[in-house]
Amino acid sequence: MARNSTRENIITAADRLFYERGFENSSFADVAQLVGISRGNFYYHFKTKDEILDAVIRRRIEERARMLDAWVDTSQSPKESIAQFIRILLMNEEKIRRYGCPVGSLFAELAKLNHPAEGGAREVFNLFRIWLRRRFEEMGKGQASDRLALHLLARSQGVAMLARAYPTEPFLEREAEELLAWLETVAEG
Amino acid sequence: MARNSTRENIITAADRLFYERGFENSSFADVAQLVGISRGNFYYHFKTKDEILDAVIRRRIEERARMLDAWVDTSQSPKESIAQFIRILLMNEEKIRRYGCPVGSLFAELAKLNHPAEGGAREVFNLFRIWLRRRFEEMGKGQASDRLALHLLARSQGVAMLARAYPTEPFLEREAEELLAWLETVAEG
DNA sequence: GTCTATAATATGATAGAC
DNA sequence: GTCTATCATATTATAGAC
Repeated sequence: MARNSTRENIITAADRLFYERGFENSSFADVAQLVGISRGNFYYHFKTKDEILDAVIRRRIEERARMLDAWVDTSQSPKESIAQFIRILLMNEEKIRRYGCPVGSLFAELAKLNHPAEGGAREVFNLFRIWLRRRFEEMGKGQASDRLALHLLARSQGVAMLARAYPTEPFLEREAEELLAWLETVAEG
Repeated sequence: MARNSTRENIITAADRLFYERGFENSSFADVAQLVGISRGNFYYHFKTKDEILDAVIRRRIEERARMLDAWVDTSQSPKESIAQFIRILLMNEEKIRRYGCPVGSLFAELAKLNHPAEGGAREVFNLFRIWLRRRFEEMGKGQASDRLALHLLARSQGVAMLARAYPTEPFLEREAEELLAWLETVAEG
């Protein structure tokens, strides 16, 4: 992976632009310019714009799956793994303030466009949902695990949205702390 | 207001389409067709597409300001007013599941487009923020009022996002109940 | 594999008749 | 106030040379 082939470079550039400017608002010309190739060369690697979108979504899923695996490997407990999830809000703070959550913003855009790839974007949510559910199950939360997973996902999405609306205020850090405190009460209860 | 003039009809149609399909994805042709006028007639009422967007945002702010005033008038307590705010998730459940929150989705789109009207879209958030802050102040929450207002706004946004991602699941009702329970604990604490 | 045209279409916007 | 052209531009996509 991360081969320096033109195809991989296209996916990397598209991934970035789709996040920073949105999918519809990113043209082939924009991506081609960022990669440093001509628009025509584009179509040798991808027949349609939707194919690039699919490739971007697949890569995002793969990257996040690896990240989630690593969190499980490096954490001492499921609670610590979930805390890692909450802390990505802080790790990506600057980007979230500027562009929101990449998962939520792409899904929201594709859903509004009624785009065929909406399902693929939802899969990224699913990845986190299922991973979080497993961690809560390991914490002994049983039937409540899925509810807790969705709750935490929703809280994170809301924090990202408001952090973008009020990027200069210390809102994101405060809410991340509240989420970590919430995690403690869940662990105790 | 709600005059049946062509101008008002255009704003109404644009408001709906911007919500259901997004701003960029709604063309003049789409709006004109919904209103039942020609594309050319359009430019007699609005010189640019951005002017329509501004008019839509202004109307949304006015409508919501009236709604918030009405909630204060019909509620017995500030807590009851805030509960009304939470219940709009349930009142608009079907639309939220299909199109998300109109406030959040328009703001997110304009922010990603780096559109000049992003500030106007943020004003809708501000309207709710300030209103909620006042209610919490009336509940005696003092300096914590703004933090509580932003927290509730973020929670609502997150619920709307996940409700759109999982529209067939009973997620929204459950989270609305949790928010009402949260409001009780805030009132007691 | 990469390039330079070029086609085909959609869209925001304008001009002018009625 | 509303209409029918029409323009100008951007964008996805294709054809074919190198």
